[in-house]
Amino acid sequence: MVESTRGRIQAVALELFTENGYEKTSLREIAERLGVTKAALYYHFKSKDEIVSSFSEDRLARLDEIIEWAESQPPGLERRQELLARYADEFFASNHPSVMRFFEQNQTVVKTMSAGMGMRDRMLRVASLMADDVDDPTEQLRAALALFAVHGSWFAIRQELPIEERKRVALDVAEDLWRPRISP
Amino acid sequence: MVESTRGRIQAVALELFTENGYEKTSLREIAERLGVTKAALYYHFKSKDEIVSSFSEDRLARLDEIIEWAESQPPGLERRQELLARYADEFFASNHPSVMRFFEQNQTVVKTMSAGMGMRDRMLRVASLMADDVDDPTEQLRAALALFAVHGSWFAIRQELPIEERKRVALDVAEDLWRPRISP
DNA sequence: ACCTGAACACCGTTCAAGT
DNA sequence: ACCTGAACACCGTTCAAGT
Repeated sequence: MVESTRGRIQAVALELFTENGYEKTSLREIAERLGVTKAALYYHFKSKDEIVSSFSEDRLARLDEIIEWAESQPPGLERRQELLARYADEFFASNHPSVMRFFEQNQTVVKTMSAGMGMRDRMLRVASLMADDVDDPTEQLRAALALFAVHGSWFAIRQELPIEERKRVALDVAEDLWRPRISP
Repeated sequence: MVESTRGRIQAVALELFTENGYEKTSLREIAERLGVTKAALYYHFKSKDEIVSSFSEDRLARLDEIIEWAESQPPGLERRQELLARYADEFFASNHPSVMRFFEQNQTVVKTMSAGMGMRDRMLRVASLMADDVDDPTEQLRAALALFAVHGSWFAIRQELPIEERKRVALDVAEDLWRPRISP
């Protein structure tokens, strides 16, 4: 099975960027791992940024699909649940939350890079949909927490746990955020 | 009121590091803002890292105080509430969540820098105390979410809101995480 | 089409030297 | 004690040149 140089660059870059950080990873490092020169990378990509954009594209597209679907549904508990479930599926897709974890790790980059801003826009849109587009501060924060439950289930649980279980825990905790409480 | 060069370096660095990212901010930039040369910074600090350590120290010390206090208390709802309240006070201290926001923004740096690892350790300890040192995955995630409610109240609420109100919303939402629910 | 070698301006860091 | 100027190796990026 032969993989294109372009594909191999993307894979190695994603791994190193996520593990050691975007800025701390040099193109020399990536090139060396692939047995080519730094300059070779510039044949396949216009810039270091563009490597990130390239492996972010399909994830962004998938998020767009999820958002479009949610917008076509009537607001309410059911939409919130299904939206979060789809988001979690996407987050844990391909057995490792690779691209999503890259953005989580490289918050700084999100601010300046175009792909980062694209991801940020989507996250805010999902959060807003989770809050049923309501402006109440409490509901906005609750929506953000529900989203964060998915991300947090990846690193906030200390013991080894299969992905399916992590997803289950995340969705359970998130669902609780909207369940009515016994008044004090 | 004359401020020491050392202090001015710290202030400018904190601002730029938080706003534009640690890696994207060059020492030349900092030096220029202060009207000195790059090399002058090395008279006051051993390295770029050390600037971060220097302005992190008192925050870390304050977190240690909070952690020590919590460890002296019996576990339970009351401890969790008071612990989070103190954490929120610390987070919003000095009118701008400056140092805490730096660490939030520079996740990548947290992994490699010593000050970052110090902050990470404290956060995990607080999260663990919030979960009453219980190992149940659901409780661990809930504890992380409660902590995140404080951080999230800073950026997840779209409208302008005074700090006191943000804190209130954060603590309310966090408290809800442990309130018993009406069974389905 | 795919890649190299050499050059560019810029980065963090060091150090001898100045006051 | 406090700071400068010049140098170091390394970075992302460009480009003419090779196959």
